[in-house]
Amino acid sequence: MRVRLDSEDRAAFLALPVQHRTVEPASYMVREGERVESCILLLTGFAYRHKVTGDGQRQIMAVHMPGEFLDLQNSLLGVADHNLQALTRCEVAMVPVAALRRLAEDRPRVGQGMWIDTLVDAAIFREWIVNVGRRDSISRLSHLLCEIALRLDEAGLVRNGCYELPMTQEQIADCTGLTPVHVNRVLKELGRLGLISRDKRAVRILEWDRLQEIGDFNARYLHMEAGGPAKLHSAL
Amino acid sequence: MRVRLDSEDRAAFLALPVQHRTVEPASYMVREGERVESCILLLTGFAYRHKVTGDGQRQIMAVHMPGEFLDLQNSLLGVADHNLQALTRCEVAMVPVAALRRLAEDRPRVGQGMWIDTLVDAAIFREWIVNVGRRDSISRLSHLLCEIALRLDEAGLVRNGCYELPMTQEQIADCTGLTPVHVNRVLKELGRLGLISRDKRAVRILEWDRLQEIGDFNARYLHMEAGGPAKLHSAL
DNA sequence: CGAAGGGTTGAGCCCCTTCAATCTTAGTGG
DNA sequence: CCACTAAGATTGAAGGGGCTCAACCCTTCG
Repeated sequence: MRVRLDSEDRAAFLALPVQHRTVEPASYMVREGERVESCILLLTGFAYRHKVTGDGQRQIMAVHMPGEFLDLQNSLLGVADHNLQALTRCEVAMVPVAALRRLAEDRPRVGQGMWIDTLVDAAIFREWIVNVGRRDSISRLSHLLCEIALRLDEAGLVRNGCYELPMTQEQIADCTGLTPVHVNRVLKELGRLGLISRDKRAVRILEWDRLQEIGDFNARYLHMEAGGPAKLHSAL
Repeated sequence: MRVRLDSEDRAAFLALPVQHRTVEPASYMVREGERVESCILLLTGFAYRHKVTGDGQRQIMAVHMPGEFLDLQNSLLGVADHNLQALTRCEVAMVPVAALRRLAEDRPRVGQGMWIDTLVDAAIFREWIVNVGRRDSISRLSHLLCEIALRLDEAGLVRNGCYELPMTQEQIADCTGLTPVHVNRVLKELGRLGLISRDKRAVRILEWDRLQEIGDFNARYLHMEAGGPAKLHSAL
């Protein structure tokens, strides 16, 4: 969570009745239209939120990584307005919404922490609107790669500017509002420009500053701790 | 607010120390990068959130109408990650963040109400990602017109399927990731198809069902009360 | 060894953009 | 009451970024 809790609050949080479960790749955790009764904490693995349009196109609205709280969104609103699907195999802890709600009432500090967590999610949604609405394909992809780099770094999953991005090019296309074919071309272009290199699903960022520049990337919207971005920056 | 409070909670909410103010059209309420110390309740008028990209393009991420709470987003996160600007002349009530935070802690029910309010905002952001990412121009505009119709209706600002949309075509373009020129053409096309008619900034929806269909619009993401959409639907 | 999923590449096309001009409307001052 | 102005709406023509369609290749896995 993106908020500091004192030990008592933390204890209350950890005392929540959780149910551990393993989720297979590509399986749905929540489907649009379902009533959601429990909330998911992602322990390991990746997941993503998406909607499908009337003519069958898919748009991914968020990618989630280990340590993140999923579905505070859907569960508090009652009926899910989008799908939540596993990208990789995931280990999750499920918490009944009622318990979470009670916790938020008994310990306002914890409630506020979760609130802020969802506000950061919202900030990321906003940036994605900008990304998809106003940037050309090379900027869009660069921006996505920058965001994922910083968030993975925060989760401790970046080594020497290199990280595992467990998405197919089709899924990357669905994040950026492009087609898989074009994602492929732009990814190659980023390689040709010497900004990144790829090996399978692994991405290495070769020129962090220029990638940020081309991606029109400013980390402010991620609302990370002060040390966050700088840390990666120095590692690159 | 989108949540029911009991009278005691409501009283506590109304007892907040507010400062009334009138804001001129086009003036900024919050600028990206600023530290935000107070939160804005929009009493009358329209406002919008937007960001400007590195090469000077603008993307609008939300439009707000009378009765909505602005800037729970920015104020709780400390530093604004986007701009908030008046679309028309606005009357607002400003509440110090500290007071709001205290209220949320003392009266968890109110805090949860505000939280849910921001979750609905987030749901709208998500839908905009889909709109801008995966729909063609005629669907995009239809979708926007549907959303605004329902939200304005909830605010009691729709009469006979007709409402005042206080945006220039350039601003509509910035909502949809299009150019003003193209917005103009598509708007005319919607008129030619007999779906809407326009007079100045006033929009009249002539064929609600078909507009929804073309816009691939499903009101679920607005998380309104059960009666909401049906009401407008029957009025059309 | 065969099948399947995903990555890569080429050719042609189209939706939307860009550029630029004209028109309309509202506001302003003489 | 009427030029004058400025902002916004409208229209046309031409161009391009990304899409579509259709191969082919590569890797993994049973």
